[in-house]
Amino acid sequence: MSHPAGGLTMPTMTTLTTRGRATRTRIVEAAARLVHLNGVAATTVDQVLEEAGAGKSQFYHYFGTKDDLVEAVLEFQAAVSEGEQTRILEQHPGWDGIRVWLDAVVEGQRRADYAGGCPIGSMAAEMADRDPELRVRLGEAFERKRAALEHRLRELQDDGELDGAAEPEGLATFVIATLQGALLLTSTLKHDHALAQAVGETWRHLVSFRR
Amino acid sequence: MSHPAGGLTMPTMTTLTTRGRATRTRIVEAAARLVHLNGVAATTVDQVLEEAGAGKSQFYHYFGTKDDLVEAVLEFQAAVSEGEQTRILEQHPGWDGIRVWLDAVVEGQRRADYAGGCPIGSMAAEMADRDPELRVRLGEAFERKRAALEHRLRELQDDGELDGAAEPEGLATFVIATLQGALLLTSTLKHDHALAQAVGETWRHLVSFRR
DNA sequence: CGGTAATTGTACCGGTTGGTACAGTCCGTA
DNA sequence: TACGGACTGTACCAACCGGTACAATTACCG
Repeated sequence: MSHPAGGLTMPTMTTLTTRGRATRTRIVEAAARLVHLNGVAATTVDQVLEEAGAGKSQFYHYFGTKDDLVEAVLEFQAAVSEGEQTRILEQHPGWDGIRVWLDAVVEGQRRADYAGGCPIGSMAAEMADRDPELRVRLGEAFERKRAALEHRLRELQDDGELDGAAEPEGLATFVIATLQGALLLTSTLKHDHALAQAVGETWRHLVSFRR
Repeated sequence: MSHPAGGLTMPTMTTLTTRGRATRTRIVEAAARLVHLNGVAATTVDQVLEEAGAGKSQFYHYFGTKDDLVEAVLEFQAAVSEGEQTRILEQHPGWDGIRVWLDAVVEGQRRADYAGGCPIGSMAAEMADRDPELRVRLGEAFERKRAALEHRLRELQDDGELDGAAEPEGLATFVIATLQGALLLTSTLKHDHALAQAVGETWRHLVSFRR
């Protein structure tokens, strides 16, 4: 009984030393890179281990199965993505925060050479119908990003900068959806024409409610 | 040398009998179903063969490799998707065609129990960064659907029903992107709330240019 | 220092998967 | 009715992949 059953990601119950946590993090980050680039199924545990400079035993010491790793990767990517969104929205109040955030998404994709699309979106496309537990987590990740945007829209509405007839919830969903689709198109077409056009129209729609 | 190299999908050079074509079609359709539901990597050749009621030898008689099958599946799904879009746009002239088409997409997803998302979109998400040749085909499939929509928008513009300031190309890209993203969100969240909201806002944006 | 637990290295295994070999059968045609 | 090529059935294989066994080694703590 080397792996006690029942834990979520596994040895959160056993004390994690500094070195241990570092190794675990290295594995998750390496996996995140590979999964983003190649997808879940096409990323093998051995690839991750080589990229992370770790051995098999380390891996199964920190994770119960490959699925657990995938879940950790999702949590990692969600944290990164939400962190960036939150940072930008805090740094830029009002309408400006939304504009800067949209531009950052476009610019980020350009810097990544249009590879992989949205880390969360690509995982969702591949795994939503395959792993029910992960599907829920993916939904929550989307929802948190959507909610952050909705929150900003409500602030704008409260301040009288967004038309009262506008629906922050629906608008936020709409923006997230458009972004996901535009990211997919761009990573398929390998140029940012589609992304720029879609984001442009999205912004146009949003500001049509500006007061 | 059982499989002459150089051909695209393979025995288009060799004469295809009625029975042969039927078998090939059965394989492609079975694969299309499985790939849509489970993705490319998670669909095995053996699964396809069992679903199609065919043997290994049939498969490698009609396809060189699994990749060739995937390409055939894409072509099949693209034909289905474009066929439906064309049919609807022809049956419903003017703005109505766009509205009916959008509704059909939403309704189609509902009937499919929010499984798989867009057949082309899910393949794009999984394969765009993995198979360069397929990536090009996927891009072309997107482009054809986008172009059909752009065409309708230009007609509307020529007829004075769409504002001259509107940009049909960008609007069409925007609609395709939003649809793709909304389909992804919906198949992740397993209810059509997001899809309905996103499509609703998209329609609202479109008709804001109606004259 | 000594022991206990966290951590790591290495070798291995069983199942799955894409692909092949090859013998045989169907079927249009002359 | 003979023949060639399209078509199909069965058995097999090498590679890969997720996961395991187990021994060795570090490092914290009393």
